[in-house]
Amino acid sequence: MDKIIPNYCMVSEPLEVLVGKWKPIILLNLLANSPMRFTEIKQAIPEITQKMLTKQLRELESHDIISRTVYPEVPPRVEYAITAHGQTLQPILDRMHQWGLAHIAHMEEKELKSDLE
Amino acid sequence: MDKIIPNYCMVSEPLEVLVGKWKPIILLNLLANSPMRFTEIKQAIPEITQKMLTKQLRELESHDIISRTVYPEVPPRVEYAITAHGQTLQPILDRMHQWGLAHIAHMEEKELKSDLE
DNA sequence: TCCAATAGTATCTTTTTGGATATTATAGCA
DNA sequence: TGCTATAATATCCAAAAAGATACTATTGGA
Repeated sequence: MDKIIPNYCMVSEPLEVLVGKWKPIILLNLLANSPMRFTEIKQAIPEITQKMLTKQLRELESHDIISRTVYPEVPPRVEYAITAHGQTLQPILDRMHQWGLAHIAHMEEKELKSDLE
Repeated sequence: MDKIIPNYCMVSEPLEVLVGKWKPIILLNLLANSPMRFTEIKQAIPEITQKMLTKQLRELESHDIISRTVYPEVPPRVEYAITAHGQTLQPILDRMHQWGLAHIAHMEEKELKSDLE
């Protein structure tokens, strides 16, 4: 593949979509299990506050990564699901996960070596 | 590939390495052209402040993505280069760039469609 | 003696993120 | 009447990231 020219680089786009303390974990939940209700996601990620969850969901929605469906019932039901466009993130997330594992191993090995000196 | 289990997910690792307003652009410069002196990088990214550049470089260095070599001269000369480990980020960055392009196209198309309604 | 060049620090302020807590609308039900 | 459940908002506050600006050490040369 051609080298990415620094001045015409779209790497920042996926970063914008993925950055936020909770977005990757929300996404991975929805990729593994769509649709999910608000409360289900909240239960899957107990440490997140309601405000943060709402905010992150709205941001993901604005990038067309997830969809939001409101059922006009009482009490309200709202379901979130990964969109077709959101699914295209899967290979990137997989690669990132792989690299993450390799990175951890690399840093541990380095640590070990520097301890021996 | 197996699905990433949300609770054992290393996606946050590359994000930690890449996040920072200037890191991707610094990295892409060094991937395209290593080594570079501090001032060269500064010139390639004129909007960055000296403080920010130093900080981001130190962070990348701490993850063993780039190396820093000081030449004991006056005036000082410091060269930054991508490491072998840093090179392993290239395929991820390429994919992210590709996805970024597709994402922009997707959002534009969506915009267009919603304008017609 | 004083200046230029390089790669930084130090300090302070602003902006962006994240978080804690309280409040809301609604219909059915005891 | 007052309570429950759901998916939110509204306020206020704290912490982290980013940015502006000024300062520093060094030494060869004018």
